[in-house]
Amino acid sequence: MAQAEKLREKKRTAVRSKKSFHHGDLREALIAATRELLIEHGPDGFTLADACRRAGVTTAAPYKHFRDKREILEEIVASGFDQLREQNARAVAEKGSGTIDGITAMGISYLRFAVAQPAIFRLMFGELKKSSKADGKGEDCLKNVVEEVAHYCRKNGHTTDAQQIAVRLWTFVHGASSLELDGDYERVVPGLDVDDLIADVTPRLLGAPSSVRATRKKG
Amino acid sequence: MAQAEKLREKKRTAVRSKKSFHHGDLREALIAATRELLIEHGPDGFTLADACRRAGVTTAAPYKHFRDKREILEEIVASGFDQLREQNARAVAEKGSGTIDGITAMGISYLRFAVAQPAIFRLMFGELKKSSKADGKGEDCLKNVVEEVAHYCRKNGHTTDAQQIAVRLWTFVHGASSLELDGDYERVVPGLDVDDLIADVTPRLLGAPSSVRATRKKG
DNA sequence: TTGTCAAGTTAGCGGCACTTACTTATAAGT
DNA sequence: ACTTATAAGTAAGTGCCGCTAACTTGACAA
Repeated sequence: MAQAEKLREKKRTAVRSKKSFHHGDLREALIAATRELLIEHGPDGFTLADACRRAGVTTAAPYKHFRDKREILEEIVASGFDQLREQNARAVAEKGSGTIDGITAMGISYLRFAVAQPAIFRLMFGELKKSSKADGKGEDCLKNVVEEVAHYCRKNGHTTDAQQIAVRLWTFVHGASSLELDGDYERVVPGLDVDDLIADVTPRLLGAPSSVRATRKKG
Repeated sequence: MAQAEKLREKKRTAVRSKKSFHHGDLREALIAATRELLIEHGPDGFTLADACRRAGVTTAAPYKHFRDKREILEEIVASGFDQLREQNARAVAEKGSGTIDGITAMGISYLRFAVAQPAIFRLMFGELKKSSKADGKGEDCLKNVVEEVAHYCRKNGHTTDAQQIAVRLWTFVHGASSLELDGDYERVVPGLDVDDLIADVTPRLLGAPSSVRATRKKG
């Protein structure tokens, strides 16, 4: 195991000749191909065999690097959580940490991620039993929200439990993302502006005074 | 087409002899078997071939009744919406129509449905392209919520748009159901009481005064 | 130079969704 | 009551999938 890791490292840093070794770094190539296919077709539209074709190897090759199909997906789920966390952090930093606008921006960022990469989003939160690695990364995402909310509470002298509020926000934003993603809003309430929905509800769940709420919308 | 419908009708109402015809009513038998399998295994764990085995026919038989696998699932999705709507209506009637408790009960009923039949819930709101039939039934579900909220608003002299509030409630409850269903709460905030979560947030999204909110919890 | 072993290959298994062509049993017409 | 048209089954087969086993190849180290 450790040897495999070492070897791979060497190959990656080595000069990548025009037609290197057997493949070069099939592991990463397969992950990349899988990610592409997940984005192009849905989470069920993807097949391991497709990824192999794209990487230019036979369908037996992946099993030198992954135990099964699931293990490739897990890798993508884990990096998905990283991406989501970073994207959220960027969004909140832009609008100001510890502010309602900042927290709202985090929610909209979550929505953006879901809509941009629906298949990966579904895998991240869906039925796929996640690895402990992905588990930790998912937890990190929520922790960031909790911290943001705590920051906001301290700044505004609120005494409410930040974790509780963070869970409320997560729940709402996740619901909005799921419904938008699956086209359920479109079917049932066409024309709904989901950004506005999140912007309207975030202050309510934060327990912000209505005066703040009233001015929020034209932010 | 219409002939087939007629014929089936006759068979259903006819005396069901001990070993009727080729199968009796394979159509319904397949739907039932599919539903069972969806409940036992996940939405992906189910195979058409499994359903055939359970119904005691060959794997080619279903194609006399359904165009493809999707068409069976659509049937289940449609009846799922019926079940959800009825269950919600029962819940709200029990706690009192037009009251916060009633609306909260609807939300918890939604959650119950999702947790009790996760695979069917995922199909209903998930990636499966729904038939126009299921579309209408999904819309009906939300309409009931809108009506309940409107009822509440009239009763309490609120002027807010009932549809807007209904969408907020739907979004939150759907998010809570999804996260609970997929085990995401358990991974990230273990021990969370989702019923309480819904009961806490519902009045907030209804725009209920905080005095009402304060007394709500021990309802 | 040569031996080792990771990382490819080929070939094949069982299972799936779905199709085609054939068979059977019933309901309808005379 | 006998025939007949046809709905509703079966058998057999296609191509694709995930995955395995047994082999070959080739980079690197002794």
